[in-house]
Amino acid sequence: MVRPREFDTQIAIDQALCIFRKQGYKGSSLQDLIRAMGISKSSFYETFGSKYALFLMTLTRFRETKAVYHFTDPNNNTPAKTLITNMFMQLIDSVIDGEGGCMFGSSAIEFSDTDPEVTERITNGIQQLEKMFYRLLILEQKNGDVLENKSIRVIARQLTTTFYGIQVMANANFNREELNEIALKAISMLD
Amino acid sequence: MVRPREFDTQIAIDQALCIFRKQGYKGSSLQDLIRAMGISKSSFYETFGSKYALFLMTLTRFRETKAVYHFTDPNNNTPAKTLITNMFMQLIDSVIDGEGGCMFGSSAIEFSDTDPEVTERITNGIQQLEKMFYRLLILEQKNGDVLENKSIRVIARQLTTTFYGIQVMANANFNREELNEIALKAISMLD
DNA sequence: ATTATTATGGACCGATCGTTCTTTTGATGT
DNA sequence: ACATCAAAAGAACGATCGGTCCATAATAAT
Repeated sequence: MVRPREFDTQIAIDQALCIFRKQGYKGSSLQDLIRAMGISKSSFYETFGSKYALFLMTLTRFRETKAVYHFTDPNNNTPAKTLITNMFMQLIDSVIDGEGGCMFGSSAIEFSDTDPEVTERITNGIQQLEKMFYRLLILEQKNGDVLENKSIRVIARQLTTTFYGIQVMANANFNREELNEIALKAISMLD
Repeated sequence: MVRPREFDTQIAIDQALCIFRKQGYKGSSLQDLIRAMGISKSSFYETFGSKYALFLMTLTRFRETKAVYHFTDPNNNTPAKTLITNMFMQLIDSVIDGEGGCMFGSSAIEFSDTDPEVTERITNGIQQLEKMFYRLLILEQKNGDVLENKSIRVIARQLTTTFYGIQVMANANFNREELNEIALKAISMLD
Protein backbone atom coordinates (compact mmCIF):
# COMPACT_ATOMS: atom_id res chain seq x y z
CA MET A 1 0.00 0.00 0.00
CA VAL A 2 2.87 2.32 0.65
CA ARG A 3 6.35 2.98 -0.58
CA PRO A 4 8.68 0.54 1.13
CA ARG A 5 11.85 1.58 2.88
CA GLU A 6 14.85 1.36 0.59
CA PHE A 7 17.38 0.36 3.21
CA ASP A 8 17.65 -2.29 5.89
CA THR A 9 17.39 -0.74 9.34
CA GLN A 10 19.58 -3.35 11.00
CA ILE A 11 22.32 -2.95 8.43
CA ALA A 12 22.16 0.82 8.80
CA ILE A 13 22.58 0.46 12.57
CA ASP A 14 25.57 -1.80 12.04
CA GLN A 15 27.18 0.76 9.77
CA ALA A 16 26.55 3.53 12.28
CA LEU A 17 28.01 1.26 14.93
CA CYS A 18 31.28 1.08 13.00
CA ILE A 19 31.53 4.87 13.04
CA PHE A 20 30.62 5.34 16.68
CA ARG A 21 32.96 2.55 17.69
CA LYS A 22 35.90 4.11 15.89
CA GLN A 23 35.23 7.79 16.58
CA GLY A 24 33.14 7.90 19.71
CA TYR A 25 29.85 9.73 20.16
CA LYS A 26 31.00 13.34 20.03
CA GLY A 27 33.59 12.46 17.41
CA SER A 28 30.92 11.21 15.00
CA SER A 29 28.97 13.88 13.14
CA LEU A 30 25.63 13.34 11.51
CA GLN A 31 27.42 13.73 8.19
CA ASP A 32 29.78 10.89 9.08
CA LEU A 33 26.88 8.71 10.12
CA ILE A 34 24.53 9.17 7.17
CA ARG A 35 27.44 8.86 4.76
CA ALA A 36 28.35 5.49 6.26
CA MET A 37 24.74 4.43 6.45
CA GLY A 38 24.05 5.49 2.87
CA ILE A 39 20.80 7.26 3.72
CA SER A 40 19.58 10.85 3.74
CA LYS A 41 19.07 13.08 6.72
CA SER A 42 15.32 12.92 6.50
CA SER A 43 15.33 9.15 6.40
CA PHE A 44 17.72 9.20 9.31
CA TYR A 45 15.43 11.27 11.51
CA GLU A 46 12.33 9.54 10.30
CA THR A 47 13.75 6.15 11.17
CA PHE A 48 15.98 6.74 14.20
CA GLY A 49 14.71 9.95 15.77
CA SER A 50 18.01 11.46 16.78
CA LYS A 51 21.74 10.93 16.89
CA TYR A 52 21.49 10.14 20.56
CA ALA A 53 18.70 7.59 20.07
CA LEU A 54 20.74 5.91 17.34
CA PHE A 55 23.75 5.76 19.63
CA LEU A 56 21.74 3.92 22.26
CA MET A 57 20.61 1.49 19.57
CA THR A 58 24.19 0.85 18.48
CA LEU A 59 25.27 0.31 22.08
CA THR A 60 22.52 -2.24 22.49
CA ARG A 61 23.37 -3.79 19.15
CA PHE A 62 27.03 -4.03 20.13
CA ARG A 63 26.11 -5.75 23.35
CA GLU A 64 23.82 -8.17 21.57
CA THR A 65 25.96 -9.10 18.58
CA LYS A 66 29.47 -7.66 18.51
CA ALA A 67 30.98 -7.95 21.98
CA VAL A 68 33.77 -10.51 22.18
CA TYR A 69 31.78 -12.95 24.31
CA HIS A 70 29.55 -13.57 21.31
CA PHE A 71 32.45 -15.25 19.56
CA THR A 72 33.17 -17.55 22.43
CA ASP A 73 31.36 -20.84 22.83
CA PRO A 74 32.02 -22.52 26.17
CA ASN A 75 30.61 -25.80 24.90
CA ASN A 76 32.93 -26.77 22.10
CA ASN A 77 35.68 -28.72 23.86
CA THR A 78 38.28 -26.03 23.34
CA PRO A 79 40.22 -25.50 26.59
CA ALA A 80 38.80 -22.57 28.55
CA LYS A 81 42.18 -20.96 28.75
CA THR A 82 42.40 -20.92 24.97
CA LEU A 83 38.97 -19.34 24.70
CA ILE A 84 39.91 -16.65 27.18
CA THR A 85 43.11 -15.99 25.28
CA ASN A 86 41.09 -15.65 22.09
CA MET A 87 38.85 -13.06 23.68
CA PHE A 88 41.87 -10.93 24.50
CA MET A 89 43.32 -11.42 21.03
CA GLN A 90 40.05 -10.30 19.47
CA LEU A 91 40.18 -7.15 21.54
CA ILE A 92 43.79 -6.42 20.63
CA ASP A 93 43.14 -7.08 16.95
CA SER A 94 40.10 -4.86 16.85
CA VAL A 95 41.98 -1.92 18.33
CA ILE A 96 45.12 -2.34 16.25
CA ASP A 97 43.33 -2.82 12.94
CA GLY A 98 41.20 0.27 13.60
CA GLU A 99 37.82 -1.31 14.31
CA GLY A 100 37.83 0.40 17.67
CA GLY A 101 37.90 -2.14 20.49
CA CYS A 102 35.07 -2.61 22.95
CA MET A 103 32.42 0.11 22.97
CA PHE A 104 31.67 -0.40 26.65
CA GLY A 105 35.14 0.74 27.60
CA SER A 106 35.38 3.70 25.28
CA SER A 107 31.82 4.84 26.03
CA ALA A 108 32.43 4.52 29.77
CA ILE A 109 35.34 6.94 29.43
CA GLU A 110 33.52 9.31 27.11
CA PHE A 111 30.32 9.54 29.17
CA SER A 112 31.84 8.85 32.61
CA ASP A 113 28.53 8.01 34.20
CA THR A 114 26.77 11.21 33.14
CA ASP A 115 23.99 9.48 31.23
CA PRO A 116 21.83 6.77 32.86
CA GLU A 117 20.74 5.23 29.58
CA VAL A 118 24.31 4.89 28.39
CA THR A 119 25.62 3.73 31.74
CA GLU A 120 22.92 1.07 32.00
CA ARG A 121 23.97 -0.46 28.69
CA ILE A 122 27.64 -0.30 29.57
CA THR A 123 27.14 -1.88 32.96
CA ASN A 124 25.04 -4.62 31.47
CA GLY A 125 27.62 -5.31 28.78
CA ILE A 126 30.55 -5.43 31.17
CA GLN A 127 28.59 -7.79 33.39
CA GLN A 128 28.07 -10.11 30.45
CA LEU A 129 31.77 -10.05 29.68
CA GLU A 130 32.63 -10.84 33.27
CA LYS A 131 30.02 -13.59 33.32
CA MET A 132 31.61 -15.21 30.28
CA PHE A 133 34.99 -15.20 32.00
CA TYR A 134 33.29 -16.73 35.01
CA ARG A 135 31.69 -19.51 32.99
CA LEU A 136 34.99 -20.31 31.34
CA LEU A 137 36.76 -20.39 34.67
CA ILE A 138 34.17 -22.79 36.04
CA LEU A 139 34.82 -24.96 33.02
CA GLU A 140 38.56 -24.84 33.58
CA GLN A 141 37.94 -25.82 37.17
CA LYS A 142 36.12 -28.99 36.23
CA ASN A 143 38.95 -30.22 34.09
CA GLY A 144 41.51 -29.00 36.57
CA ASP A 145 41.41 -28.51 40.25
CA VAL A 146 41.80 -26.10 43.10
CA LEU A 147 39.91 -22.85 42.71
CA GLU A 148 37.20 -21.87 45.18
CA ASN A 149 33.99 -20.26 44.01
CA LYS A 150 34.78 -16.95 45.65
CA SER A 151 38.16 -16.71 44.04
CA ILE A 152 36.69 -17.54 40.64
CA ARG A 153 34.46 -14.50 40.87
CA VAL A 154 37.44 -12.39 41.82
CA ILE A 155 39.55 -13.70 38.97
CA ALA A 156 36.74 -13.10 36.48
CA ARG A 157 36.57 -9.49 37.60
CA GLN A 158 40.32 -9.19 37.43
CA LEU A 159 40.32 -10.44 33.86
CA THR A 160 37.57 -7.98 33.01
CA THR A 161 39.57 -5.11 34.45
CA THR A 162 42.70 -6.18 32.60
CA PHE A 163 40.62 -6.44 29.45
CA TYR A 164 39.81 -2.72 29.58
CA GLY A 165 43.28 -1.85 30.75
CA ILE A 166 44.61 -3.46 27.61
CA GLN A 167 42.15 -1.48 25.54
CA VAL A 168 43.59 1.72 26.97
CA MET A 169 47.18 0.57 26.45
CA ALA A 170 46.39 -0.44 22.88
CA ASN A 171 45.02 3.02 22.19
CA ALA A 172 48.19 4.46 23.71
CA ASN A 173 50.22 2.90 20.93
CA PHE A 174 51.60 -0.16 22.69
CA ASN A 175 52.37 -2.79 20.10
CA ARG A 176 50.87 -6.21 19.62
CA GLU A 177 53.73 -8.07 21.30
CA GLU A 178 53.52 -5.98 24.41
CA LEU A 179 49.76 -6.30 24.56
CA ASN A 180 49.94 -10.05 24.08
CA GLU A 181 52.42 -10.31 26.90
CA ILE A 182 50.11 -8.40 29.22
CA ALA A 183 47.17 -10.59 28.30
CA LEU A 184 49.07 -13.83 28.73
CA LYS A 185 50.45 -12.75 32.07
CA ALA A 186 46.96 -11.93 33.29
CA ILE A 187 45.67 -15.27 32.08
CA SER A 188 48.49 -17.04 33.91
CA MET A 189 46.54 -16.21 37.08
CA LEU A 190 44.69 -19.45 36.39
CA ASP A 191 47.78 -21.60 36.80
CA MET B 1 56.09 50.30 30.07
CA VAL B 2 53.04 48.25 29.16
CA ARG B 3 49.93 47.00 30.78
CA PRO B 4 50.73 43.81 32.66
CA ARG B 5 48.77 40.61 32.23
CA GLU B 6 45.98 40.34 34.76
CA PHE B 7 46.02 36.59 35.16
CA ASP B 8 48.60 33.93 35.92
CA THR B 9 49.26 31.72 32.91
CA GLN B 10 50.10 28.68 34.97
CA ILE B 11 46.97 29.00 37.08
CA ALA B 12 44.88 29.43 33.94
CA ILE B 13 46.35 26.22 32.52
CA ASP B 14 45.56 24.40 35.73
CA GLN B 15 41.96 25.57 35.58
CA ALA B 16 41.67 24.48 31.96
CA LEU B 17 43.19 21.17 32.95
CA CYS B 18 40.34 20.59 35.40
CA ILE B 19 37.82 21.03 32.60
CA PHE B 20 39.63 18.87 30.03
CA ARG B 21 40.21 16.20 32.63
CA LYS B 22 36.54 16.00 33.53
CA GLN B 23 34.98 16.49 30.10
CA GLY B 24 37.59 15.42 27.59
CA TYR B 25 38.82 17.42 24.63
CA LYS B 26 35.76 17.40 22.41
CA GLY B 27 33.50 17.65 25.46
CA SER B 28 35.07 20.94 26.53
CA SER B 29 33.93 24.01 24.62
CA LEU B 30 35.84 27.26 24.52
CA GLN B 31 33.06 28.76 26.60
CA ASP B 32 33.63 26.14 29.28
CA LEU B 33 37.35 26.79 29.24
CA ILE B 34 37.42 30.59 29.39
CA ARG B 35 34.70 30.59 32.03
CA ALA B 36 36.80 28.30 34.22
CA MET B 37 39.96 30.23 33.46
CA GLY B 38 38.29 33.57 34.12
CA ILE B 39 39.70 35.24 31.01
CA SER B 40 38.25 36.57 27.78
CA LYS B 41 38.36 34.95 24.39
CA SER B 42 40.86 37.44 23.05
CA SER B 43 43.20 36.91 25.99
CA PHE B 44 42.80 33.20 25.48
CA TYR B 45 43.90 33.27 21.86
CA GLU B 46 46.58 35.87 22.49
CA THR B 47 48.10 33.73 25.25
CA PHE B 48 47.50 30.14 24.19
CA GLY B 49 46.99 30.23 20.43
CA SER B 50 44.23 27.67 20.13
CA LYS B 51 42.14 25.17 22.03
CA TYR B 52 44.31 22.39 20.70
CA ALA B 53 47.55 24.09 21.74
CA LEU B 54 46.14 24.63 25.21
CA PHE B 55 45.16 20.99 25.42
CA LEU B 56 48.72 19.92 24.72
CA MET B 57 49.89 22.27 27.45
CA THR B 58 47.45 20.78 29.94
CA LEU B 59 48.53 17.26 29.01
CA THR B 60 52.13 18.22 29.63
CA ARG B 61 51.16 20.00 32.82
CA PHE B 62 49.26 16.94 34.01
CA ARG B 63 52.25 14.75 33.36
CA GLU B 64 54.58 17.14 35.18
CA THR B 65 52.49 17.95 38.23
CA LYS B 66 49.22 16.07 38.60
CA ALA B 67 49.80 12.43 37.70
CA VAL B 68 49.59 10.13 40.71
CA TYR B 69 53.30 9.33 40.73
CA HIS B 70 53.96 12.92 41.77
CA PHE B 71 52.34 12.18 45.13
CA THR B 72 54.47 9.14 45.76
CA ASP B 73 57.88 9.44 47.36
CA PRO B 74 59.86 6.18 47.25
CA ASN B 75 62.32 7.48 49.83
CA ASN B 76 60.21 8.04 52.89
CA ASN B 77 60.29 4.66 54.66
CA THR B 78 56.67 3.89 53.90
CA PRO B 79 56.37 0.29 52.68
CA ALA B 80 56.32 0.14 48.90
CA LYS B 81 53.12 -1.84 48.92
CA THR B 82 51.41 0.91 50.85
CA LEU B 83 52.62 3.51 48.38
CA ILE B 84 51.33 1.48 45.47
CA THR B 85 48.01 1.04 47.20
CA ASN B 86 47.84 4.79 47.71
CA MET B 87 48.38 5.39 44.01
CA PHE B 88 45.38 3.24 43.21
CA MET B 89 43.32 4.93 45.90
CA GLN B 90 44.14 8.32 44.47
CA LEU B 91 42.95 7.18 41.08
CA ILE B 92 39.72 5.76 42.45
CA ASP B 93 39.05 8.87 44.53
CA SER B 94 39.68 11.21 41.63
CA VAL B 95 37.21 9.39 39.41
CA ILE B 96 34.50 8.95 42.04
CA ASP B 97 34.64 12.53 43.31
CA GLY B 98 34.44 13.85 39.75
CA GLU B 99 37.97 15.13 39.26
CA GLY B 100 38.29 12.86 36.28
CA GLY B 101 40.96 10.23 36.84
CA CYS B 102 44.14 10.02 34.82
CA MET B 103 44.24 12.10 31.65
CA PHE B 104 46.55 9.65 29.91
CA GLY B 105 43.89 6.97 29.99
CA SER B 106 40.96 9.10 28.96
CA SER B 107 42.95 10.91 26.26
CA ALA B 108 44.25 7.61 24.90
CA ILE B 109 40.67 6.46 24.40
CA GLU B 110 39.47 9.77 22.99
CA PHE B 111 42.30 10.20 20.48
CA SER B 112 43.11 6.53 19.92
CA ASP B 113 46.49 7.22 18.41
CA THR B 114 45.26 9.65 15.76
CA ASP B 115 47.41 12.56 16.90
CA PRO B 116 51.19 12.17 17.29
CA GLU B 117 51.55 15.15 19.66
CA VAL B 118 48.89 13.78 21.96
CA THR B 119 50.11 10.21 21.74
CA GLU B 120 53.66 11.24 22.54
CA ARG B 121 52.56 12.87 25.80
CA ILE B 122 50.36 9.94 26.73
CA THR B 123 53.08 7.39 26.06
CA ASN B 124 55.58 9.39 28.04
CA GLY B 125 53.18 9.75 30.95
CA ILE B 126 52.27 6.07 31.06
CA GLN B 127 55.95 5.19 30.96
CA GLN B 128 56.54 7.38 34.00
CA LEU B 129 53.70 5.68 35.83
CA GLU B 130 55.10 2.27 35.00
CA LYS B 131 58.55 3.39 36.05
CA MET B 132 57.25 4.47 39.45
CA PHE B 133 55.69 1.06 39.95
CA TYR B 134 59.02 -0.44 38.95
CA ARG B 135 60.98 1.64 41.43
CA LEU B 136 58.58 0.74 44.22
CA LEU B 137 58.81 -2.93 43.36
CA ILE B 138 62.60 -2.78 43.47
CA LEU B 139 62.27 -1.21 46.89
CA GLU B 140 59.93 -3.94 48.06
CA GLN B 141 62.41 -6.49 46.78
CA LYS B 142 65.25 -5.14 48.91
CA ASN B 143 63.24 -5.41 52.10
CA GLY B 144 61.79 -8.69 51.00
CA ASP B 145 63.01 -11.40 48.76
CA VAL B 146 62.39 -13.42 45.68
CA LEU B 147 61.50 -11.42 42.59
CA GLU B 148 63.70 -11.49 39.53
CA ASN B 149 64.37 -8.36 37.52
CA LYS B 150 62.48 -9.56 34.49
CA SER B 151 59.40 -10.39 36.47
CA ILE B 152 59.52 -7.00 38.18
CA ARG B 153 59.22 -5.30 34.83
CA VAL B 154 56.32 -7.52 33.94
CA ILE B 155 54.57 -6.86 37.23
CA ALA B 156 55.05 -3.13 36.85
CA ARG B 157 53.39 -3.29 33.47
CA GLN B 158 50.61 -5.43 34.84
CA LEU B 159 49.93 -2.89 37.57
CA THR B 160 49.90 -0.13 34.97
CA THR B 161 47.37 -2.00 32.88
CA THR B 162 45.17 -2.70 35.89
CA PHE B 163 45.44 0.98 36.80
CA TYR B 164 43.74 1.97 33.55
CA GLY B 165 41.35 -0.93 33.72
CA ILE B 166 40.18 0.40 37.06
CA GLN B 167 39.76 3.84 35.55
CA VAL B 168 37.37 2.37 32.99
CA MET B 169 35.48 0.36 35.59
CA ALA B 170 35.17 3.42 37.82
CA ASN B 171 33.66 5.36 34.95
CA ALA B 172 31.29 2.47 34.38
CA ASN B 173 29.74 3.08 37.78
CA PHE B 174 31.44 0.36 39.81
CA ASN B 175 31.48 1.45 43.44
CA ARG B 176 34.41 2.19 45.69
CA GLU B 177 34.34 -1.18 47.45
CA GLU B 178 34.45 -3.09 44.21
CA LEU B 179 37.23 -0.94 42.84
CA ASN B 180 39.25 -1.29 46.04
CA GLU B 181 38.89 -5.03 45.86
CA ILE B 182 40.20 -5.06 42.30
CA ALA B 183 43.17 -2.89 43.23
CA LEU B 184 44.08 -4.95 46.29
CA LYS B 185 43.83 -8.18 44.35
CA ALA B 186 46.18 -6.81 41.71
CA ILE B 187 48.63 -5.63 44.36
CA SER B 188 48.59 -9.06 45.94
CA MET B 189 50.65 -10.13 42.93
CA LEU B 190 53.62 -9.03 45.01
CA ASP B 191 53.06 -11.60 47.73
C1' DA C 1 -5.42 5.15 -13.86
C1' DT C 2 -6.26 7.04 -9.56
C1' DT C 3 -5.48 7.58 -4.92
C1' DA C 4 -3.38 7.07 -0.54
C1' DT C 5 0.68 6.78 1.83
C1' DT C 6 5.34 7.12 2.92
C1' DA C 7 10.40 7.37 1.80
C1' DT C 8 13.55 10.50 -0.15
C1' DG C 9 16.53 14.58 -1.37
C1' DG C 10 17.62 18.93 -0.33
C1' DA C 11 16.71 23.49 1.33
C1' DC C 12 16.65 25.48 5.61
C1' DC C 13 16.71 26.36 10.83
C1' DG C 14 18.83 28.41 15.05
C1' DA C 15 22.57 27.35 17.99
C1' DT C 16 27.08 26.65 18.82
C1' DC C 17 31.62 25.54 17.35
C1' DG C 18 36.61 27.55 17.23
C1' DT C 19 38.63 31.73 15.71
C1' DT C 20 39.58 36.71 14.28
C1' DC C 21 39.36 41.54 14.67
C1' DT C 22 38.40 46.04 16.35
C1' DT C 23 37.75 48.88 20.08
C1' DT C 24 38.49 50.19 24.75
C1' DT C 25 41.17 50.05 28.89
C1' DG C 26 45.00 50.84 31.89
C1' DA C 27 49.63 50.49 33.66
C1' DT C 28 54.16 52.28 32.89
C1' DG C 29 58.43 55.17 31.37
C1' DT C 30 59.17 59.73 30.27
C1' DA D 1 50.54 64.95 32.25
C1' DC D 2 51.34 62.52 28.48
C1' DA D 3 52.53 59.08 25.17
C1' DT D 4 53.02 54.33 24.48
C1' DC D 5 51.63 49.78 23.68
C1' DA D 6 50.04 45.50 25.18
C1' DA D 7 45.92 43.37 27.58
C1' DA D 8 41.11 42.87 27.86
C1' DA D 9 36.43 43.09 26.21
C1' DG D 10 33.25 41.83 23.10
C1' DA D 11 31.23 42.09 18.56
C1' DA D 12 31.43 39.50 14.51
C1' DC D 13 33.30 35.66 11.42
C1' DG D 14 32.39 31.49 8.58
C1' DA D 15 31.78 26.71 9.33
C1' DT D 16 29.56 23.15 11.23
C1' DC D 17 26.64 21.20 14.64
C1' DG D 18 22.08 18.47 15.33
C1' DG D 19 17.53 18.83 13.71
C1' DT D 20 13.14 20.33 10.85
C1' DC D 21 10.35 20.82 6.89
C1' DC D 22 8.49 20.45 2.45
C1' DA D 23 8.07 19.36 -2.22
C1' DT D 24 8.87 15.29 -4.91
C1' DA D 25 9.23 10.39 -6.07
C1' DA D 26 7.73 5.80 -5.66
C1' DT D 27 4.88 2.08 -4.37
C1' DA D 28 0.73 -0.69 -3.68
C1' DA D 29 -4.24 -1.17 -3.11
C1' DT D 30 -8.41 0.14 -5.35
